[in-house]
Amino acid sequence: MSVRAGLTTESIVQAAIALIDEQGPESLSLASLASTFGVRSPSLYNHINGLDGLRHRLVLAGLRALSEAIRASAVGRSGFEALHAMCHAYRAFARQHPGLYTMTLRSQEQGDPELQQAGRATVDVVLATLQAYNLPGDAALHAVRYVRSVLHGFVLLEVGGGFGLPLELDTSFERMITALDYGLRMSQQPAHEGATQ
Amino acid sequence: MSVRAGLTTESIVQAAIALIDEQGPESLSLASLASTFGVRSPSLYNHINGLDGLRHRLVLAGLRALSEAIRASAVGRSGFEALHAMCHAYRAFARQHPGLYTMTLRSQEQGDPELQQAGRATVDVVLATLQAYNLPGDAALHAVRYVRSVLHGFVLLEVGGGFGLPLELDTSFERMITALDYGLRMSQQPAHEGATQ
DNA sequence: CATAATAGCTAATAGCATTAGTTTTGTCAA
DNA sequence: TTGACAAAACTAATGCTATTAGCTATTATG
Repeated sequence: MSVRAGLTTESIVQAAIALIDEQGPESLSLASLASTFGVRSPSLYNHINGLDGLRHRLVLAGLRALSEAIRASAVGRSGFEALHAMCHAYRAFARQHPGLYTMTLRSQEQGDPELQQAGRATVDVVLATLQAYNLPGDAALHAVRYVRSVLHGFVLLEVGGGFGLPLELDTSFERMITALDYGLRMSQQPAHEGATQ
Repeated sequence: MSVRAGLTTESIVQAAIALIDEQGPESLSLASLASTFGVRSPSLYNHINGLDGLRHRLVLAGLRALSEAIRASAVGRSGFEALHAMCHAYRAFARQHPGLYTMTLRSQEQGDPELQQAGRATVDVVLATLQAYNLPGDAALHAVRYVRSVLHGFVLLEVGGGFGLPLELDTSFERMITALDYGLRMSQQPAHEGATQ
């Protein structure tokens, strides 16, 4: 008692990230969070806007950290090398922050402009990474969806234990990147029957 | 009062599926579920083993329904045609049951043998669908992971509103299947530098 | 040093899951 | 037809959660 605990919005967010990465997003509660600071849960309301406000901050922090991580991985590279580095950075982020990653990409919020901007930033990084593939028109945007789908799916299945088979994950991932590269180079070609519809 | 409500395990599970598909998995509660039956929440315990027991049943029901849906889509087809049909069936299931799909594939449980079997059944369906690609050895298993990643990622991003761009989703999906097909046919070839590690 | 802002507190409310124990209802055999 | 039993649904109670209101004490600022 007596001396103040020294809470800040930032310290609470950081503690929450640590908690969800260790115990999963479901076990995030103001009660458990407060106890790690040796504080009563209503005290947290001086710094965050309830549990929903905290979740919102976590989503934003996760989106920004992810897009920053993949941006950093691609600087100075291009083509397959850039794609390869970005994929590994993406996966590394999800493994390092399983709870944060899951919670971030699960978010369904649409209206918030900060979130929209953070999401667009991620798309832009992927778009820049794919520049060397010279994708015409909308093909580049479709390709971004393709890349995001592949990475998101793999990473979620890995982190969530969805891959049951006793088979090397690193190998699967590496092959997937190779296949991804093939698919992207195919999109450079003029057409493929059925590809426009 | 007076006359019995006629609850059964099955009717509760069905109502829960309807509820999570409409309102999302987070809003599943015994209280709201009970109220749709005009019943008090402790009454549900006569049929299900609490909220966790209900969730477990939902996961199992989701896994089975999904694997059944994609199995049905592939009968009588092979090669690209089978892959194409399976992908569409997968996406259709997720769109029809967004809450159930999300909850099912989010599950982290490992120990349960029923779940393991249901998961393996899904893998087997995909494996069978890919038969015509003649993938050698482990390549088939890696390919299953690839296919599942692509579908899981796309479908989750679509259902979760993760695709922000105003761009036709059907087109993106169709192109993705085409790219997937390319990647799988590539794996038939002997090797690609870096592909084995 | 006095005052204002604010961090953290206690108390109280409401909603949730869960358990224990009770009443009611439907069924089945005598 | 009736009596007994099993099961369905109930009430009451407990303990967890988030949240709000209002208080106290600490810190910074004039």
